[in-house]
Amino acid sequence: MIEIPKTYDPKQAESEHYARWERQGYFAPEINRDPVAPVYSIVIPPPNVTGSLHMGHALQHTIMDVLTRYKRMSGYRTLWVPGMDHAGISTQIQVEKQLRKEGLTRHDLGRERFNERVWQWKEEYGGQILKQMRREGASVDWSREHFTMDERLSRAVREFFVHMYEKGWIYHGEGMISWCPKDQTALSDLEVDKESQAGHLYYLQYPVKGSERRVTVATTRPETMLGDTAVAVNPNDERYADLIGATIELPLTNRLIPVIADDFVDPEFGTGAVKVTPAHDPNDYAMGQRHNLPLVKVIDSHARMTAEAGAEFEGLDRYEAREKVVRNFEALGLLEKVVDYEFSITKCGRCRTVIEPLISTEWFLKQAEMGRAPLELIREKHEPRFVPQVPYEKVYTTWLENLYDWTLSRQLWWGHRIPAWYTEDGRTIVARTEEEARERAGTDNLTQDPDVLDTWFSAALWPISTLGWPDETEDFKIFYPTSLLVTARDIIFLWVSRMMMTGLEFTGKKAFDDVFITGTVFDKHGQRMSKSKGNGVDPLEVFDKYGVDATRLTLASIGSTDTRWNDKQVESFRNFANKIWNAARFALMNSEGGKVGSGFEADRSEWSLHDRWIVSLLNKTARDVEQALAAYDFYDAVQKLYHFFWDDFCDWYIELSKAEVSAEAPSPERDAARSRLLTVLEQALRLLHPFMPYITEELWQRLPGISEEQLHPAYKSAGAPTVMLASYPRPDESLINERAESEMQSVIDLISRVRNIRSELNVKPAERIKIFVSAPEEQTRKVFDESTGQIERLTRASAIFIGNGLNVPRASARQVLGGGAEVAVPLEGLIDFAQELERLSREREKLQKEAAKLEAQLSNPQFVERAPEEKVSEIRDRLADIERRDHALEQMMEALG
RNA sequence: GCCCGCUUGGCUCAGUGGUAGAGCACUCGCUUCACACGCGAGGGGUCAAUGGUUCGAAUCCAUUAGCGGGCACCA
Repeated sequence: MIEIPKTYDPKQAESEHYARWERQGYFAPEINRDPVAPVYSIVIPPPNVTGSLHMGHALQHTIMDVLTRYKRMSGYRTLWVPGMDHAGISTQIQVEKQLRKEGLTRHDLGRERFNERVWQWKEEYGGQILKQMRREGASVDWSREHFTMDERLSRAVREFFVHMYEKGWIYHGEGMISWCPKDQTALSDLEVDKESQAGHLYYLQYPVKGSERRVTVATTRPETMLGDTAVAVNPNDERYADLIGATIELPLTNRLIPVIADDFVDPEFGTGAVKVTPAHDPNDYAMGQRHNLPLVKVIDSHARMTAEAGAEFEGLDRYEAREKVVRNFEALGLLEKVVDYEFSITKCGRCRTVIEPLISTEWFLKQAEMGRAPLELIREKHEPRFVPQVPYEKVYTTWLENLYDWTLSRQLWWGHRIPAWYTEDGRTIVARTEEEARERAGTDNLTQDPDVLDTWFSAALWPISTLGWPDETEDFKIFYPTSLLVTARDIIFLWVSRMMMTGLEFTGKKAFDDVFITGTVFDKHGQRMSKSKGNGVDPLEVFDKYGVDATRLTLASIGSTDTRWNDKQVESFRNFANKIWNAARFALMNSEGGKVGSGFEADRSEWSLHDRWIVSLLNKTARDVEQALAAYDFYDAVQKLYHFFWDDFCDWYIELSKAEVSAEAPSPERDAARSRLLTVLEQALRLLHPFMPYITEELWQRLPGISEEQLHPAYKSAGAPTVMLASYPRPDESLINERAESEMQSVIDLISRVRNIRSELNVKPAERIKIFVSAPEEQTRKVFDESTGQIERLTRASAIFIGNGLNVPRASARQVLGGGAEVAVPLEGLIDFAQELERLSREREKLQKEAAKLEAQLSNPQFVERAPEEKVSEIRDRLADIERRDHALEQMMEALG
């Protein structure tokens, strides 16, 4: 007898199997020996090298791993590519922090040594998350791990840049950018966040030259008035019509600025007159270009006032300057009023510092050009397919319809250096290598652009670069386009859309067929989990507490739904794992003489009812799971597996098979029953494996009779048998048996009704009862007859009498079954008649309520006329059945009372 | 301001035109020889509100309320 512990210990299984799978190369697509196998590939959203695992990752990884394992077991040549992102700013800041502890700054080291230091940091501390992924059970191919700063991927980045430059879609020029005064770098619009903030709106009066008149403008940033180069009004605004073309004497400066007319100005807002600061506001910049206004830069890259702001202000912080400007206006009697005002403020997505819009010379990419192909594809073919389609397809499409230039350059040291060199005579050479640049420049005297590229620039290439692009590698040919991308919704613009752009630009093919957007996991109060709030739930702690498999089931169930995290859910899946463990424990304790795979060889007609029944349900479950996974409905897949295993297999099949399986004496029948139990269990473990890799492997290995036989043909001779290479059970329609299901159901109903009587009437558990069953249909009687042993055991009955219209002792508790059958349990003075009468009358009340509903429906001529006939007759049948039951109950009450 | 989504039992969530579901929690009974992380039996919801379409609405449409998301504006 094989004995295993009573309680499943996840840690033990988790510590063993992953290392073996990895060592044996099971994660690599090469394990598949089928030359014509279909291909399934996913690239992981590369986590930051600085990152550690959070619930969002765990959710994404679970989804990807479930599908990868499912496809692998289904015989696909499966590749899941892991890797990391160099995460420019984050990483640089992390290393600078470390340097600061040594009393150093990056400038003390210089660029080259600093970068060496970052690499060193990466080797020592980076990639925490990759170790954590192993714990998750993620079946990624570690032999294909990539890092965005690797030489090969860097080459791809340069290729991308040069290609786009030559095409004219990347340019170097002056533009309005978002500048972070703390991180000292330009940012793209996607790397800044808007936050609403309570502040003030200042109404400033500007004197009009040659008149007593003043124009009042409103601003939230008074300090920028020092850089004003115009006042704008709406051309149709009658209030200001006569002022257009007039000259303003800009206070606190001795500059004269014009009043201009521009449609941008909303006459309804503020005073209808707008101060224009082209150097420090994106809208004003655009207006400045339209009207050829000069740029007066009054704020520098440290958010301090420049010399151009005037001697009085030079060197002041922007907020000090703001106060001073306001004080000065007040002193001059030009401050009209200050009102409380809530407006939004733009902050650095990383450090939360308030962004300063600045004019700067940077590298830009014309995203509108690059976005055309993906826009056409989504509009015309709805590709890639977003799941859920609503709302993401639309969000993505709208984004592509409104593209603007992407600021590529970052004033950082860690990242891909921009492949542009400048000659002394001011030429710009963009080349793949410095040698090439020298050759083209005709001189060795070149200076490379000091800036690096936005981290998302290399990320945009991830699916093609990790597979080998720009080289025509085997991997690229086989695995591109990828099958699926799984990610969170907040990087649809930042990342997803850009991978589609590069994929289509360089290969003419979309980067992935489908995009699955996961839900967001909130804390129990509905708050987003975040480091700063400290409300995050650490997946590793959950793993420790409940096991990886239970956590994975929880996460898979979450899928694309926004959900508040709930430990109880994980706990219930932990219990499920324990249930699986104990079902297997039972099978193993009773496995002598039986073995997997030999259970159902006999003629099907010899299988007992519960065998035909469970095999039918097993195949339906395989079918349902297949369909659910095809639809990315992970919740449904988990539900189907959970209820099949627990309700059908454990609660009924194991109980029903006990008589044969745990018989004392060995016999061919016992061996066969044991084999059938083992076989169903083995198939169930395979079905569960993509979701619960550890416990399934742990148990599967122990089943008697496991061999290469169970492996998918593509993995025969792959090595030691492992459930992860077994073939995923496919539904066999010929084994789906509706008749067996309905017959078994009638037995289950009978047992449940009797148990209900026992429970409701407080019949002591030890008390043996007699059961009288009356069934008008011969087939039903036959089914009950063949199951008497089961029925007796599961209802703790001493005897069962089956007939048609049996004479039942007067003092009996009775229940009505389907098909006009009845069950009666003689009470023999065991219980209180009044109690039974009450129970029956409650039962009748329920039935009558339902009957009234159905009758009303049938007495509505509209319904009878217009509803489909099958619906009407269905209602009639149901009503008839209820009436039969009600009648039977009435008789029972008469008999008692 | 524009667009989108959500609102189902105490909690977390399924269900998208024809008998309201699950897990947890709750009640009752069980040391039944796989499992108390269990077994058996139960209770509990006018599906946010209003109006409409329909023979029939949790499900479709409209309006309202509350919550959430995206985009724009924010001088």
